[in-house]
Amino acid sequence: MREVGARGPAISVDDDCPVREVLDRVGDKWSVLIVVLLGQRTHRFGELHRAIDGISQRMLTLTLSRLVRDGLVCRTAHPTVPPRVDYSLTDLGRTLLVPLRALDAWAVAHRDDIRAARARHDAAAG
Amino acid sequence: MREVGARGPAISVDDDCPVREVLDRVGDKWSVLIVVLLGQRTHRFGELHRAIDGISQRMLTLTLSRLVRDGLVCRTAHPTVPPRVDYSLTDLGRTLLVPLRALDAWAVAHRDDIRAARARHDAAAG
DNA sequence: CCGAATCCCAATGGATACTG
DNA sequence: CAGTATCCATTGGGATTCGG
Repeated sequence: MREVGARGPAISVDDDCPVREVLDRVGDKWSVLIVVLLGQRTHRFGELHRAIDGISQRMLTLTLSRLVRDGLVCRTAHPTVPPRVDYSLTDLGRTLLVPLRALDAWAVAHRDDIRAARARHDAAAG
Repeated sequence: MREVGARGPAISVDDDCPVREVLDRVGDKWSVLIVVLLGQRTHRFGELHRAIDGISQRMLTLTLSRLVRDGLVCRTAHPTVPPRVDYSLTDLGRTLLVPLRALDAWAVAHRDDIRAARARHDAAAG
């Protein structure tokens, strides 16, 4: 996060905030799932499509091309017929797995706390 | 992330995926900013409004109430006139700062890599 | 088999005006 | 000061169809 003074003159969120950039890339509906799957092994397009329940072909294509563009995922098209395209993590993509797993660990550790808080809140008010 | 077999029968993304839940809560446009600001110190509503450049009153209210509902943020209304409402992190919210900072560290460390990859990609194709 | 193109709907979020 | 309510533009993303 960009440095923010205690009574500083307002963060500019659009400007120059690294976390913002990461979340814009990885905070969407499918990117994390894909990165984690590719963290296990290389997958073909169709494998990913089958592995991720509920994703449309359009969103899989779109999300993959963004991840490739950002250098997190590597695309390898084999000039065969029928075509075969493999996706895997780049070195950069693999480094992202680390903080992603930290976030995951937090999620696993605290999901019950969140659910409890939510239940308490909803019971109190509505 | 829920366990995913190498050739397993498809992850159900909606079902029961902890990271999904976290990103659904914190992957929006403003939550992370607010959590980080409150990680520095307690803020009043208006302080947050001024501190976060570009946020609307509506989204600040909305995001705060979600964070309160999930037990990440604590709301304290003082019965004074004019009213004064303080927001701070709960213990749970403070634990979230840790993985958030890990993600931030990654973002800071690799934003140039991403930009370079993007530039390379855009130069090559369009 | 991979993926681009089009269409369409629902959700997100900004602007503004109003209330206790 | 701290919200709530209404309206509207933009975006995300699913379904489907077509192309290489």
